[in-house]
Amino acid sequence: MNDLEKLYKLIWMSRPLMQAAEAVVERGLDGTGLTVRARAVLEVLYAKDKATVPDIAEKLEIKRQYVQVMVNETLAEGFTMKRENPRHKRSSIIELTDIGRAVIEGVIRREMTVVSSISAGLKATDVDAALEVVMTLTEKLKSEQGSN
Amino acid sequence: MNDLEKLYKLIWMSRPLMQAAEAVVERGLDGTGLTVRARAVLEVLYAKDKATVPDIAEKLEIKRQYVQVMVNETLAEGFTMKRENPRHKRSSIIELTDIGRAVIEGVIRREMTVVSSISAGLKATDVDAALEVVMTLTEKLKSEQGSN
DNA sequence: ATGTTATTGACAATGTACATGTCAATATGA
DNA sequence: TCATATTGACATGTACATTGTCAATAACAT
Repeated sequence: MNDLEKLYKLIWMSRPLMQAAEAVVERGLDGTGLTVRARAVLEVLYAKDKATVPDIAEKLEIKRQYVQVMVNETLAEGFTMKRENPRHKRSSIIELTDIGRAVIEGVIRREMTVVSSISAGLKATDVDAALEVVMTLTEKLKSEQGSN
Repeated sequence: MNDLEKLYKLIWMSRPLMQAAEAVVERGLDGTGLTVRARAVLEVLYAKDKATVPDIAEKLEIKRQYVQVMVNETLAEGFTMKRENPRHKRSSIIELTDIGRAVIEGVIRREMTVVSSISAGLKATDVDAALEVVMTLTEKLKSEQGSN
């Protein structure tokens, strides 16, 4: 297998990797009352502290209409709450409730445990290289798309 | 960012990478009459030369019922043909027609061109490491799932 | 301030890419 | 030869979205 074929294969491996990863995530959500999509919203809010629906959509790179649905779910379940937005009366700021924060922290902590057990046998320098390559690759593929 | 966080990030990068890759693939399919799912079938047949529907399903790791639909599409479009299976009267062997072979070869060739242009600036050793890590990761995540 | 354009929430319709369940025909193996 | 498995066909279900539209409100240029 030459260099180009390896790169080609690496790109195609992204799908099985993603599927395996999401299956594990899904299992980790059992008992939390979270769906995968709700988890994604909470994770963004956990990282950014607060955000409007359009902010979250941009971060997740999906349409705001769909994020709205997800956010409404988390609001209904008490994982998030609205706060008045001084910059826009209709577009309220969404933030985690204490419960939501505890839940997403727990989920991430458990995921980290899995990652930790998986990291055994992987060289840190290789992971470094892999992350670099994957990030570069993603960017280049995205720009490849926009360009032509 | 520590080692574990890098690994965590690498795993989550699989989704954007996959989406970017599939977007590029989809663009490369313009004018071929192929859908992404038909492309997947042809690719398997291109690699394995011939296969039954359940074979393809196993390779693609999706359910045979869905593969059946995809294969029927490619049959209808003349990209594949049935051949009698000496080992099973109901389950015929599927193989590429000349047209199907030409089409998938063209698609793969063009994809390779894109990959080639993207490979500039990536070190072969890094790509090697990335492929290794990603394959290992995928396996481990899959077994993580089955185990518990 | 006023008209114009953009943003946001809400909702409906649609699409994609699958999984699941079932049936009848046919194979396979004890 | 009887029980079990495999396969094709089809119907239905589901998760994760996109697209379009409307009304309310905001932001901005004139």
